[in-house]
Amino acid sequence: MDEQPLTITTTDEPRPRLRHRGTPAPGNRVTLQHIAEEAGVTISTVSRILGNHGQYAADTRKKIFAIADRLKYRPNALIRGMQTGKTRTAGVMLPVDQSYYNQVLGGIHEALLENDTIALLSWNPHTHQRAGVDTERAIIHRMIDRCVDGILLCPSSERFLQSYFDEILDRHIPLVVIDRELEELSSDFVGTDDVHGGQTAAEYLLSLGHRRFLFVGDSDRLVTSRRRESGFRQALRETADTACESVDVSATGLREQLTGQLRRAEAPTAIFCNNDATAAQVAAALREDGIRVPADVSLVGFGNTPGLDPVVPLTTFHQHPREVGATAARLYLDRVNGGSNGNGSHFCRKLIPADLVVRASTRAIS
Amino acid sequence: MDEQPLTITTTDEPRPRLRHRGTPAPGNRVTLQHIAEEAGVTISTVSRILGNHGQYAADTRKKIFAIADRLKYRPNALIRGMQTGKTRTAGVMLPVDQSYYNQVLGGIHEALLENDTIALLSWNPHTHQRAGVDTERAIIHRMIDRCVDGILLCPSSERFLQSYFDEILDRHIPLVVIDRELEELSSDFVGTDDVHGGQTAAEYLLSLGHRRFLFVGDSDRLVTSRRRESGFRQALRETADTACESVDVSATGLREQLTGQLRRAEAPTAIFCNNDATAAQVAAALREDGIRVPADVSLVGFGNTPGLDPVVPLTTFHQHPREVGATAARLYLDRVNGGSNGNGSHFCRKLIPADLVVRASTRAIS
DNA sequence: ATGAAAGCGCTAACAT
DNA sequence: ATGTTAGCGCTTTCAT
Repeated sequence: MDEQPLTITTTDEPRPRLRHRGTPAPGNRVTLQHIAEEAGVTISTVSRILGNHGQYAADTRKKIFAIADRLKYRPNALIRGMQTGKTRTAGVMLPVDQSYYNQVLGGIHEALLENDTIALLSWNPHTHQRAGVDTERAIIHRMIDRCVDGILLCPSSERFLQSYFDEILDRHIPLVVIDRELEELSSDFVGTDDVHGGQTAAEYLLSLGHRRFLFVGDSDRLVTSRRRESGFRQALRETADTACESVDVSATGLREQLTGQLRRAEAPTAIFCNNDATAAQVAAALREDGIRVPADVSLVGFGNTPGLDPVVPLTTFHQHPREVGATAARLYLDRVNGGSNGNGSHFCRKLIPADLVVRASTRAIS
Repeated sequence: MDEQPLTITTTDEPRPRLRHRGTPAPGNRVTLQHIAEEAGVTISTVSRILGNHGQYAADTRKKIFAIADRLKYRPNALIRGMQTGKTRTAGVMLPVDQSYYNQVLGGIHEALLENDTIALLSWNPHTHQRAGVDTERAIIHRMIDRCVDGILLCPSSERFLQSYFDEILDRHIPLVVIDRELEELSSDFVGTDDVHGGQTAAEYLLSLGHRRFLFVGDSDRLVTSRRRESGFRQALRETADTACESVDVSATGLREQLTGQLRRAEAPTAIFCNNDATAAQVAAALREDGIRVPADVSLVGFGNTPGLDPVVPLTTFHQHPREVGATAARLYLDRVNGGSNGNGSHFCRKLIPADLVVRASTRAIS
């Protein structure tokens, strides 16, 4: 033992509170430490070999891999995420329980999987009510807390998005918005080409000889409705002698309004709805009042939504949710992996066209 | 200052490589450190106050909360997870793209949300092919890496589950299996009460006067088919003079086999299928051979699967996927939060009954 | 009621 | 080609 006559060093080291770091207790996580000890090297060596950094002796490599394999080592993604700033986890929030969004999710999932990324998923309540916005914000917080690399979401309404939009942007978290776009665009966006859909609807109905129209939708609250209506009206403007009235689905007395419109002189001969659900409502209301589709009036929906019963097979637009999802995921991956669209560049806006599906609810003016 | 004449302490401290830890750079994550500095206290204080541990002066608390709020502090769940061993994240793997599993997911999601837990979701390929098992294992690894508190899953097939089952169990990760049960039960399980469903099918058909039956399914590969068949046969055994043959859907020459069975003397008068998809196949095959349902033979399916076209409205069993999901999630939460079902206790097995839905594909023996 | 410090498992910068 | 060390942000003893 060394004498230390002059410097009074009390050698009662505080007994280390380190837990024993040898072979892992069965059921406890195997760490780089365990592998390193078994191999007689340091953790850095193990870390680098398993992570494929730097040059290493072939036999060292082999040894390390063998041990890792035998011990069934799995890297701790929490720590790694901390360390590297990348968790390879994407926050995904979509409206609940709709076939459409399940398909969007399918598209997202597939694209993410190929890039070794996994989704932290939450449905949002898909309600316009007050409580909804808090729920959505809470979901976003959960994702932020978990350090997702980025977020893909379709908000219940654009207003909701506005309320937590900044929380995402301020943290520089890449965001891809799906379907419901904020008017002042400051994020990537993927959705259906609603304007074009509206135009196509108009062109199709014009080609059947219709000239007087009615749009039924929810343009006050939904951008999609707004866009479909605007495309529709745009196309009408290019033909002379056309007219188009509007009715709000969510208005009270929808049925009376419809009947009022359709019973008057110079009544509309075709109705374009913001979506199939609206079309189904309209169809039901019309039937109650003895107005026949398509004999008395043609009806066009949007979405090709299954399971709705619109009285008569509905002419509508088929959307491509899988492609919407896949496109969104690709945009996401570009951002997150700082590829061509990486950080600095401008926001992307991708519109997937919808296809007109002609069924029995429309017919030519006689 | 103390003099230290005898001990030569070289004071050229290696310049600290610490990055500056003051106010966070805009867009960088706010940490406890930032709050602590602003408040003039230590991180421990902040940590304890925000975490609601220990007693603190009211004004200290108020100050800390105010700063956290203003800075929009969000805890880093990665670190917290590391530290506490709980991530409040559940791994969920379900078969892709089916309305049934979307509803299961809905049930799971809702129950988890109430417990402030979020799902790391992956669909599995839902194929019986070789590649499938590797994909599934990879998905499970991703979840393990991310330190999920537990896993809820429905494997593509029981065999797949076997191949990675131990990886989960050895790590003591709570596991709830959905729908496809391993024969030697060593995890929690939630599914439909298939045996009981089979019994009910038999009882119903017996009550219609049928005595000779055919079961069409995939009992070699699916437990659910096995169980439904076994319940069916069990119930038959309790009535005299009953007989039941079996045919494998996945066999080649299904149509020939069916026709063979149904054209012979003492032919079956009713067919019970392992699920609606099978029933649809059977119905199609029968029609090709001019055998009418239900005039010549009654047909019962399982699942009440929408979108299938079984020629004639199918008598089947309605399952309750949302409840399956919700039950699974509750089991999961019990395990993970070490409640009444916590660690030590035995595995749970919950069966949700399916309801017979009588439609036009069955009728009484004349 | 508050502070100091250890330690979680890993990566990356800096030696050698 | 490999070792040493700092540091990620947080929780949790242990001290005061």
